Amino acid sequence: MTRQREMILDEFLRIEGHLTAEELTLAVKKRDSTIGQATVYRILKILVDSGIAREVRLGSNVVKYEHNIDHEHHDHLICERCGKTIEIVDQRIEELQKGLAEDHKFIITGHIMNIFGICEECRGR
Amino acid sequence: MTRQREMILDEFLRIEGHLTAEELTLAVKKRDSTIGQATVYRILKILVDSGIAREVRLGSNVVKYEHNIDHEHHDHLICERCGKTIEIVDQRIEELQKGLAEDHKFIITGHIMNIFGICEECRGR
DNA sequence: GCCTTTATGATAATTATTCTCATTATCATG
DNA sequence: CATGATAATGAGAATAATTATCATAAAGGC
Ligand SMILES: [Mn+2]
Ligand SMILES: [Mn+2]
Ligand SMILES: [Zn+2]
Ligand SMILES: [Zn+2]
Repeated sequence: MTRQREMILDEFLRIEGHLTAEELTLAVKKRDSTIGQATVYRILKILVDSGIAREVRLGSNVVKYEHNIDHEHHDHLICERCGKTIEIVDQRIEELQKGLAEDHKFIITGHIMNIFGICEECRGR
Repeated sequence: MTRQREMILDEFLRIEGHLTAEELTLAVKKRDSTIGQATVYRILKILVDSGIAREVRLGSNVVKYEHNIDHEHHDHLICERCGKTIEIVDQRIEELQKGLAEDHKFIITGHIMNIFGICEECRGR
C-alpha cells in the first residue's frame, strides 16, 4: 500500500458518476501534482480487477470508470444527441439474459446493455 | 463509384462473420495491393452510415464489423475464455428495452447487448 | 535501520484511427 | 470523346489512448 494508491483510490471513491482515466488523473494531480499518468492507469486496472471499479463504454470508444461497490449493477440508457445517461435495471431482462445463456449452456458471468435513443429534451428542440 | 469502393464492398460482403478493418484491408490487398489503409477506413465508415455494415464491439477495445443487410438484428453471447461468439435475439427482451426507454421518455434508436459467460467446452477443461 | 521486493515517474513505444495534401480518377457536359 | 470541375485516393504524418521500459524510490518484514 503506497501513498499513491491511497490517494487515487480515495479520489476515485469521492467522485460519483462516470469518469475517464484522464479525469481521474487531473483530480489526483490537484492534490499531488507529482503523480504520474502511468500510475493512475496501473491503479485503475487494479481497482477493476479487485471489483472496486467497473469499466463503462457508452458507444464511442471512450472508456470510463464507475464505482462497482455500494452501487448496484445497472445498465445505461443514453441520449445520442446530448449524451445524457440514465442508469437502468430491469429484473425481467436480467432473468431472460440468464435464460438465454443457459439455453446455450453458458455459465453467465456478466453482461453489458446500452440502450440508445433521443431524450425528451433533445426532441423538444 | 470508384474501383476501390466496388472492390472493398464486394470483399466485405463476401466475408461472413465479424472482421476488423485490418482483416478487411488484408483481404482487399490480396486482390489489389495498391489499395490504401485509409481508403478502407473511409469506406467502412460509409458502409456503416449507409446501413450496410454494423460496428460490433465484444468487450475489449477491438472494433469489428459485420453485415447489416440480409442479416437480422441480433445481440451476442460471448465466451470469456475462448472468445466463441453466438448470435442471439430474444423478442421479449427487445420489448422490455423499448418499454424502459419509453418510461424515461426516450425514443429508442438502438441498443447493444453483450452477454458474457463461459461456454460448455471451456468448462470441460 | 537494513535489505529485498515491488511500485513509481518519466519517457519511449505501440496501436488504431484520422488527417493532410499532392496526385489521380470520375463523370456530367459541350 | 476530350475537358475540366469535383471528389476520391494513397502515402505518410499526426493524434490519442494505453502500455512497456527502466532507473530510482518507497514499502514492509526482519
Ligand atoms: Mn453507471
Ligand atoms: Mn454478429
Ligand atoms: Zn438528449
Ligand atoms: Zn469457450
